[in-house]
Amino acid sequence: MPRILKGFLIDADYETVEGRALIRLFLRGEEGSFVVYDDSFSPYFYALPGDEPERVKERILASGAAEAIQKVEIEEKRLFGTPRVALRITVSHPQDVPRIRERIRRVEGVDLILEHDILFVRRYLIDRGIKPLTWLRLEVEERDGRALLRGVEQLEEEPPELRVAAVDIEVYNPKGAPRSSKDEIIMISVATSDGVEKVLTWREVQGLEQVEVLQDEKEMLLRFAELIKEGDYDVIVGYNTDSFDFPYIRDRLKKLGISLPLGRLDAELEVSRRGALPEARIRGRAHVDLYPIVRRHVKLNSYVLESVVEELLGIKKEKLDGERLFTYWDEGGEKRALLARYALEDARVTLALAEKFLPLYCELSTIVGQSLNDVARMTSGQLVEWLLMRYATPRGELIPNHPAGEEYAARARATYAGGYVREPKRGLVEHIAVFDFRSLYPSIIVSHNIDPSTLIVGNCEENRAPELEYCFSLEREGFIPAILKELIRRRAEIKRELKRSEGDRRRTLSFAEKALKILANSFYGYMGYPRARWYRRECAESVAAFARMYIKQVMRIAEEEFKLEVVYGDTDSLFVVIPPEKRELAQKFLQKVNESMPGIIELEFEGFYRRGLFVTKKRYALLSEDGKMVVKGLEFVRRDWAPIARETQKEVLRILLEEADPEKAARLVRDVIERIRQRRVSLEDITIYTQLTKRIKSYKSLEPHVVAAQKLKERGREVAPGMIIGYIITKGTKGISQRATPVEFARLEDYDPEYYIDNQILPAIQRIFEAIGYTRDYLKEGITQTSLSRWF
DNA sequence: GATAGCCGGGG
DNA sequence: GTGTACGGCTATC
Repeated sequence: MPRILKGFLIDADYETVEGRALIRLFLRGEEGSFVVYDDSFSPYFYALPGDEPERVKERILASGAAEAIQKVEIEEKRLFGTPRVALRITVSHPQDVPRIRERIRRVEGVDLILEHDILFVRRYLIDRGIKPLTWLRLEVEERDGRALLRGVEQLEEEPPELRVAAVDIEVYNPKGAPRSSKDEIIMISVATSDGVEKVLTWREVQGLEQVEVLQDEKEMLLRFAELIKEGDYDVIVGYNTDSFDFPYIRDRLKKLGISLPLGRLDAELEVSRRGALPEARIRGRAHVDLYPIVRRHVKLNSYVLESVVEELLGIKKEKLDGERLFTYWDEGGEKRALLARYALEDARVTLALAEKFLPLYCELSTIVGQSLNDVARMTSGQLVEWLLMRYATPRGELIPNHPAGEEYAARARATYAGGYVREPKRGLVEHIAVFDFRSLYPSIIVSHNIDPSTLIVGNCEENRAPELEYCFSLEREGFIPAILKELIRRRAEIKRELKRSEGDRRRTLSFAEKALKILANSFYGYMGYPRARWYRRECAESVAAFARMYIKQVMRIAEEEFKLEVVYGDTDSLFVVIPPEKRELAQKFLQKVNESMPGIIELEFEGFYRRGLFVTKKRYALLSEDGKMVVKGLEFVRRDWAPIARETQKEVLRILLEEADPEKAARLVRDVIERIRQRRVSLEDITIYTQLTKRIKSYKSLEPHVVAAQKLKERGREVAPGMIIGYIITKGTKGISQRATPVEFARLEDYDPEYYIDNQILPAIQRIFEAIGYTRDYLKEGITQTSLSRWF
């Protein structure tokens, strides 16, 4: 008797039953999670015959490969748009593919093997058109105690709240770095979306209600798995859990001789390799490591959890000295309680980070059509590729192979010209209007139909890339432009719907919109990405060439037709001078430009700015109408600059932009220089922080922070890789490095004023002042030069 | 300046 | 598991 179930698809995998692969769909229902099985899907790949497909088919069936082959079918497909006859070879089990593929490769008349490396479950999701993190209506039949899938339908309903658990472990580390063969896990902290907060441990901890003390490490680990099972969590998140927490847990389990049913259907924790990095898999749930995700989305100097949460969530969190964590455990009492609180705080902030990034990755998972677990580990190029693969199959397009060996090496060596950057008018500029092209690169791909299948090399005129011998046929819409057009259309539709939505719906839509934007903007990079299946250097090169043509064309219209002064422009943006009384020119200019633009390419007005300071290409600062400073390329936010240098630079920019008073800015600099000389600064103002990335001995060249670390060690301090070393440069005749002193031992009277003036303050502001015609000597000494060129 | 080699996060 | 990262920085020529 068939039954109808409704479930939200979380994860999928397969198990082998009687030699056949059985797909398992893990779903969240309205009342808890459940599993549906599908036995109707078999692995397959393609062989391309040179000609005479019938005869090649016979040879394949006569070859030694025949035993594992279920069937060979002749299909009409396309490869890069060109019709090709392909032999679809169906086998019994995914693991048959590598073996059978190698046999068939050697069969006479087989030119190429395709689609031979597409993981079974991913292939299943593509071919069945099933999208993760959507509601499915499933028709199932009970067989051997399993719900077997007989029919499936995608539903358009609002997603449920996912159940999320954030996890963090603390380990004993008497030797600094923990050794998983010896050092026990001492705490496991968990914070979940349904409000559970726990610190599991196996020694007494005072004064923290969330603590649960177990008998030993083994009992603690088992309790952890029980907690996950009880809460039936869909997503397990952590920070660097792929590389640290779960591999460590795996090692301890091996040591203790137990297994840990962390997954659904009591699946064990598995740690495998994904490229050079490990990947921890918890079947039936999504395991999302937020560390690589944060790295992908935010540019920071450091990705230690403390700086990430401070930057992204505004939460100030204390970092315990990782090297000495074991002492907190050994000492007990207040110290151990502090460690437990630290552990819980880590789980809490990890959960908060998940709330920030998971919605985006859920949308990406649905759009790309692969599981959250997989999508969380994909780069933007891989996201684009899996999206293309999902579209290719129903369109009859064969999926090209990844490049191998020399092919890849040759692609990686190839370079081509990128965007056009106009040399800025250096110095201060009043009344700036900024325009930019909306999604220029995606628009070019669509408008010029840029695709491997439409590329014509040499001897062509129509739709030719500027300065290049490449044209793109307009006869048939290319595969990539067609998909990109669809993404752009959906994004525009969502943007319209966003305007009339609110609450949860609005939140979902805004993340879907963001996901589509990320994907659309990745297509250009994808075509030039050497590992791409649909790589075509000529296409990426042409997109960049068209972009240069358009931005130059717009600059020409501004200068020649509107007599506007163009002060800067980079790739897809344009900065012109428009005084307040002539603001209506902006709209006229926009209209004129857009009349001349083909397809969906469109210039947009970005905003008016009161003033700008242009230093060099890619280095400038703007002051918006509401008084906000926008700084590009100039920020010395790096911690390896002394705070006094960063602050002086910021203040100089502020004075120049807000008051347009270079003399005042110069006075400020001379003031700071004077203060440094007279030692009217604090130690904190002049402390430079650099991370010690390896052991002192492994450094060949002695950089200042390494010398400072050496001095720390000489005076009995523990020093280990990962520490942030704070140091100041003291007076003396030796090199700078030798004069680096740990801030812990430094006194204000020791520092070298000339170092801070010449190597910190002046470099940070020199370029800015040079842009307005001030020399270094003038700033430093106040030397008046009659010939001094001024800033107008 | 080019290129090879190393490193990240975690405790 | 139908598989095997990546981009940025430093060292060194």
